[in-house]
Amino acid sequence: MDYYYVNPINPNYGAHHDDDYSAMMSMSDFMISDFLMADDDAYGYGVDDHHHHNNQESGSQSQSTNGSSEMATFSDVTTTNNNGEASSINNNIKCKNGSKRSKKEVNSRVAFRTKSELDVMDDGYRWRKYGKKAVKNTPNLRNYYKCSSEGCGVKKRVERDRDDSSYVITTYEGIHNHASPFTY
DNA sequence: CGGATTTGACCAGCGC
DNA sequence: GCGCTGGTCAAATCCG
Repeated sequence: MDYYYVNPINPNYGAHHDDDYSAMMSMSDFMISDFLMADDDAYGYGVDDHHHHNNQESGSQSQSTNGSSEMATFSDVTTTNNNGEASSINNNIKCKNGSKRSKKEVNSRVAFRTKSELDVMDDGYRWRKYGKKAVKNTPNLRNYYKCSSEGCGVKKRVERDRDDSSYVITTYEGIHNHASPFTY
């Protein structure tokens, strides 16, 4: 699977509700689902990957996850500009299609790492929380959401970065089989 | 009242 | 096989 670490949204778009979506427009313009085209297997992240994030100073972090193969080629874009404009997202999203796809069939997963004070960010879809869990080696707990649209099994989980709690890692899994419930 | 959230229980995969 | 861990279920609860 691939991880795209992006830093798309500006952290203070969270004020909206109902109206003024203009703020998040920037994000929904490029539709998350656009990133969800990568396939390749799952796993490789969650499982107690002790020293991942070797160091995340600026720039790209090439997650050298332990055992797992040669994946982990996400081109993190947009390092750390707090008020990161979506504009910075652009390019370098490369899909490294894997050679092997293991057990779980087509799960595409995409992880966004975002600097935000909000735990949940509104990405235009309706999510229903179905669980939360404290993961090992992490002070923060992980939240599990499922797309509330019927027949759409897309899941996502949200957790804060281990050692920089100002970041939120949102991992999407699956592809929506429907459009965003909101009309832009 | 209806849908979303909460929260502990339950389940499956993996390592030992 | 056992226990740990991450992921999911579901009944109770919350909240509009």
